[in-house]
Amino acid sequence: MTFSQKILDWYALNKRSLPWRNTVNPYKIWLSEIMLQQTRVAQGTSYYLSFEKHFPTIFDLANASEEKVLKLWQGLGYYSRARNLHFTAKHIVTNLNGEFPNTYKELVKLKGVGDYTASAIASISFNEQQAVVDGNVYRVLARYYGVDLPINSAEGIKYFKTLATEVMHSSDIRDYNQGIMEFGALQCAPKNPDCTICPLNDSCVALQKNLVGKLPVKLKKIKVKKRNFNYLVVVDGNGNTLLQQRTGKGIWQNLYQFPLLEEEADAKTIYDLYNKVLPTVKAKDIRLFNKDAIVHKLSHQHLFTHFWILKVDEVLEDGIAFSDLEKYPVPVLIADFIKTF
DNA sequence: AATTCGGGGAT
DNA sequence: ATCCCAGAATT
Repeated sequence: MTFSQKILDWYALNKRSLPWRNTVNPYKIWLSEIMLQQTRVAQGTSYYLSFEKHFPTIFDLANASEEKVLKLWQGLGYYSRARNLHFTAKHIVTNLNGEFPNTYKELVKLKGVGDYTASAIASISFNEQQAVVDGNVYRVLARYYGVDLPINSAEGIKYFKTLATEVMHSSDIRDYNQGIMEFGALQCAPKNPDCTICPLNDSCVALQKNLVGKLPVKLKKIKVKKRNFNYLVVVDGNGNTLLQQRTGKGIWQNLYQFPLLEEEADAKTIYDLYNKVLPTVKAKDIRLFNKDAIVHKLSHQHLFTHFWILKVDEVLEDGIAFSDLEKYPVPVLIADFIKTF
């Protein structure tokens, strides 16, 4: 039996019941694929259901505000996915008459859609012969065929896409693609897979050569930068506070946060500097909310964070009631603070 | 070609 | 701590 047939047979027996598996609607498939980029099924599922409910069609998504889209995306991370999702919905409604592109070639032109996602939508929604290559597929192919090319090198990316295309099933591409990913997620797991019950264990190169723990090969680990965040939590005469939207480059684009001073600082320094971000506000009292820094860990940055409670007498024009903060899309770091404050 | 985008779960 | 997740865009 061929590799692809074994994958298909395994999938038929082991596939999970997931919300986006009840449809081939390209809008729904697109939604699920964007959400699941670099995201586990367990984390993404509730967000998928939420978006499906709030935006049943691409028109609903296109007509929504970015703020609402980001709010529903809050906590899922990689927020450019949400901004691009919204941009592409508007693009399809405005420029493509609301009709979703139906070929790999056209799909890959969409913002936020790369080789993987275009292949997934083309194969699942339109039955086009396109092999998906995600993290699961890299692992399954690297092990089964004993390939030690780094999966994140230009040569590796090209090689694995070619290999995936060569070994894909010639029919049932829809189930085959989902099957090889499911197989990678459940059976050919990153760590300590149970190869004794694997249907491919009679022909897996990595298993025969005892390389299961060594493959796939991935180049270099990332370097983590440390940053010091000092958030100014203003409390004005009405008990309201201030938020600012993050603009420009960097993390959390277009999300909201308290006014931020990014530097090492003690109470005196903060007191001296607060008017840099709040020039119109006179501070009456300032106190440190958390003595030990809250360390918020992102993949490339560790944020050592202090929250400063800044009391002022005046009533701020753009003050926001604390009970209204939940309306704004904020990073998890801010949401966690609001919860405990 | 290398870096940068989040957050969480498993080990 | 480290790894990695149904990757893509930017530098």
